[in-house]
Amino acid sequence: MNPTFIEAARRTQIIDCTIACIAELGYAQTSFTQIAKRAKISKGVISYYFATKDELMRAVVREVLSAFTAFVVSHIDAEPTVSAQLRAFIEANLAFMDTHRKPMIATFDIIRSARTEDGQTLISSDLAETDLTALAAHLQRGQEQGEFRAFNARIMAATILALRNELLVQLAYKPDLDLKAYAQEWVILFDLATRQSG
Amino acid sequence: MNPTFIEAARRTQIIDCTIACIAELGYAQTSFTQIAKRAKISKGVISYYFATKDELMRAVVREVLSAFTAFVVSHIDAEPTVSAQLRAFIEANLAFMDTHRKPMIATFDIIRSARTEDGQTLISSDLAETDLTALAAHLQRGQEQGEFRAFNARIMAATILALRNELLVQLAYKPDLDLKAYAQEWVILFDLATRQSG
DNA sequence: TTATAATTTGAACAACTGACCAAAAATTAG
DNA sequence: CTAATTTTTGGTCAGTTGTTCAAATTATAA
Repeated sequence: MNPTFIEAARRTQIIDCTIACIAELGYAQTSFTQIAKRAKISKGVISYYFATKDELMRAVVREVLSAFTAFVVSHIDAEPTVSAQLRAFIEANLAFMDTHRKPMIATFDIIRSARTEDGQTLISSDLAETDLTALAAHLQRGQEQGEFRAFNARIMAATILALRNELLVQLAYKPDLDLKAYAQEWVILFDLATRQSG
Repeated sequence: MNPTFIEAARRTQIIDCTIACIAELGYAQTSFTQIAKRAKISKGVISYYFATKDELMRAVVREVLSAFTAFVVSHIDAEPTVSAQLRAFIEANLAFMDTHRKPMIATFDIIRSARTEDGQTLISSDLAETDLTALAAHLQRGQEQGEFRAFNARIMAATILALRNELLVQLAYKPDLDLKAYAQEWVILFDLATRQSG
């Protein structure tokens, strides 16, 4: 059976309020009580549509990340050279973060903070590992094609992703951060840091 | 009156167990019950030596950060040129992190996660702001002396500190991270990214 | 309309938190 | 030794958490 109209509306409402809560209060301070108050519903409703808190958080991550990766991938695929793709990766990441601040802040806070009751991270770290491996492979291709100098591709990839992640953390408590300025600087920075000099 | 021998011993014991707990379970999962179990004492003892949980956390941060900054500053001051100081800053940061993994993981987790009951960060963000301003001023001096190219000094400083912070997050769940390899790559990376080309 | 199903409420639940405290125990001082 | 002080225990307290549930309400269908 397809989800009811009410069910679809409630699920998106709850997800939106969860995002707002996490972006403003942080994951640790975000409870069903807080979300319900914001959505002006009884907190029983949340449990009615999401079996557990973990499932709600997974739904948030799934929704935001699918749009995010689609955006970034489309921008990378439009570029011809590997160095242009690196530039596009940085710019696309920060552009999406700029226009989807709260969803991105919330999503990466969930990924970082949420734990199952046995202490494991709620969102599998395979996801980050996949991103890391893919970006490292990209960089390595640039090295083989002579566009990039000889660096440790895996560490360089981890460095780029780490910066992206940390920027989201700072964005949470520095709302007036100029992401466009960061994008400009980082594009130059990683061009200088990766390109083949001779 | 000076603190008793017992008091001094208990305080360091409790601080050490708190560090171990946070480094292994994360700040969110660290409770008085957990710390007390690890120290094999009643949890009332913790409250006896630390008025509040916040005070305990502040004590941890104070202890670790004083040693950390002393280490880094001494290494910077030993270098003659600004570019050598930048290199020393990166190397000293990662070297201390490498030899003091758990205390550093715990400290930065507290700084990032701990909140007072009104939602403010427990550790004043002035501290990070001071570091940021100081590093930016250093970089700017390098620009004025012609060692560095023209970049946004504040963003470059924030970038370096962000990388340092994010590495500590990753260290928490990737115990076999090769910090020496990161130090090598980052020294080269930021040399290429900052130096005056002509 | 009536009957059926979907939705919402608000209270209760067990588990946990940090803080608090009186009594017991251990240590130190005279 | 005794007396005073410090330290520790173990329990209680009020508060919060996610989850469950019967009852009330609302929507849907026949």
